[in-house]
Amino acid sequence: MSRAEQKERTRQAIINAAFSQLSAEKSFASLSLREVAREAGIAPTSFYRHFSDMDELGLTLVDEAGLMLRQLMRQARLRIENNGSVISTSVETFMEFVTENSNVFRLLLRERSGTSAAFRAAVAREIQHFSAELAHYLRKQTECTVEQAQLQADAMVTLVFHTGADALDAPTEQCRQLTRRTILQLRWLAHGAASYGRKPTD
Amino acid sequence: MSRAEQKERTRQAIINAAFSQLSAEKSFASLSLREVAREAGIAPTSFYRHFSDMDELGLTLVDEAGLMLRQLMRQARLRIENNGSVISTSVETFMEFVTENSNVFRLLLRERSGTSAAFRAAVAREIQHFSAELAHYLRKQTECTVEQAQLQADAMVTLVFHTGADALDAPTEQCRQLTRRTILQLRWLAHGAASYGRKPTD
DNA sequence: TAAATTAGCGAACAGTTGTAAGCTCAAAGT
DNA sequence: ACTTTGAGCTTACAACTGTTCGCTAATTTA
Repeated sequence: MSRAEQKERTRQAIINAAFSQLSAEKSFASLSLREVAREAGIAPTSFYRHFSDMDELGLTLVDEAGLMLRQLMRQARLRIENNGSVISTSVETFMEFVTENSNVFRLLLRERSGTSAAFRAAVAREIQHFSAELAHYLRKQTECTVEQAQLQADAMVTLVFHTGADALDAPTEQCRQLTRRTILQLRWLAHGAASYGRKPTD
Repeated sequence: MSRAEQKERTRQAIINAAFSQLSAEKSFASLSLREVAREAGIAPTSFYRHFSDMDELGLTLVDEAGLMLRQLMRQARLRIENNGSVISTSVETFMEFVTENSNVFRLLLRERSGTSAAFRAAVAREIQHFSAELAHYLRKQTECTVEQAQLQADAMVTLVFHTGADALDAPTEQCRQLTRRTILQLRWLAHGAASYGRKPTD
């Protein structure tokens, strides 16, 4: 096994160790370099051969999480083309992601409002990708300005994202209810956005 | 000065010390008992005369934050009665709260998805109060079922709450833009919720 | 083949943490 | 007036943290 290959291998071991230690009770901020190194099977000092900081590791984790989020979008797009309803498939796909990769989602959720400005910015970027793509989709389906589409998409993403947060603590049955409720909320939003401009009743 | 009076005084000193140490860079989880005690002007061990745990202190902080939130609601209600527009006054009042008591808001925001189930539950309760009250208000203005009003209120609170999170990192000008955008989002939501049932176009 | 590079290790250090034990001394209770 | 209570203190300890230094041993390069 080549040297670079081996290095990459333990690098991944560190990343995996960090991800596996994240949980409902343990945030990234509460991970210690030594604990991570222990689980990765290396000496504490060897950590520095791969990351200069825990922060650098953290940003790497956020990047990986963002990658998963983008894969999720691709999956959702496929489902939409085979199924039809944009809103319900999007929400359902997202909720599946949350329950299946809860620790990854927790990372994004927490660092979104965490103590590191760099982390917050990194997560915000990932979410904006998500939102921009949804806005593009909305634009094709509805006739509206770019700003309107983006604004609507932002609201939808916010709603879905933070309902996902509630789903983390909820049992599966309540989780399904959350999904149904969110779908209805998004439908209201879409309906309102479409008709609010056209007929200024208010 | 009576003894009980003095005790209450240092208890408040502890609480104030904790609040004052919270910031964009420091979450409650990263506070240490010793640091808090130092700022409160007492020995580390004296802390235990008032709280058995840092957790107990934390729950107290969340309660106080919830109190402020309720005062906020009362203030918003007054403004609405003198002004009229429920949505814009609510959003504006909330955004003022966020910028003026940013550390209090940050506490709620972070512990909402923090590592302690008790904290999460406590914050969720406070937010539910908020949402229930708004639902009551909506019910009086619009004719709709209790469930619909609650669902709409939940969506609104989620949107406002997490736009407040964005406002924390935004300069004042961008903050005003966020406010305008949120108001529009809520109007769409209200409009959609009102008309979605009545005319099943979708 | 000889030299250079480097992932990983062990030992050690200075700093911080939460918390236990026991003391003082002023207020409250009798 | 005497006793009890309890807030606050000092001292102490064991556990952990991040990080520096110098070494080994294996791979890569020349």
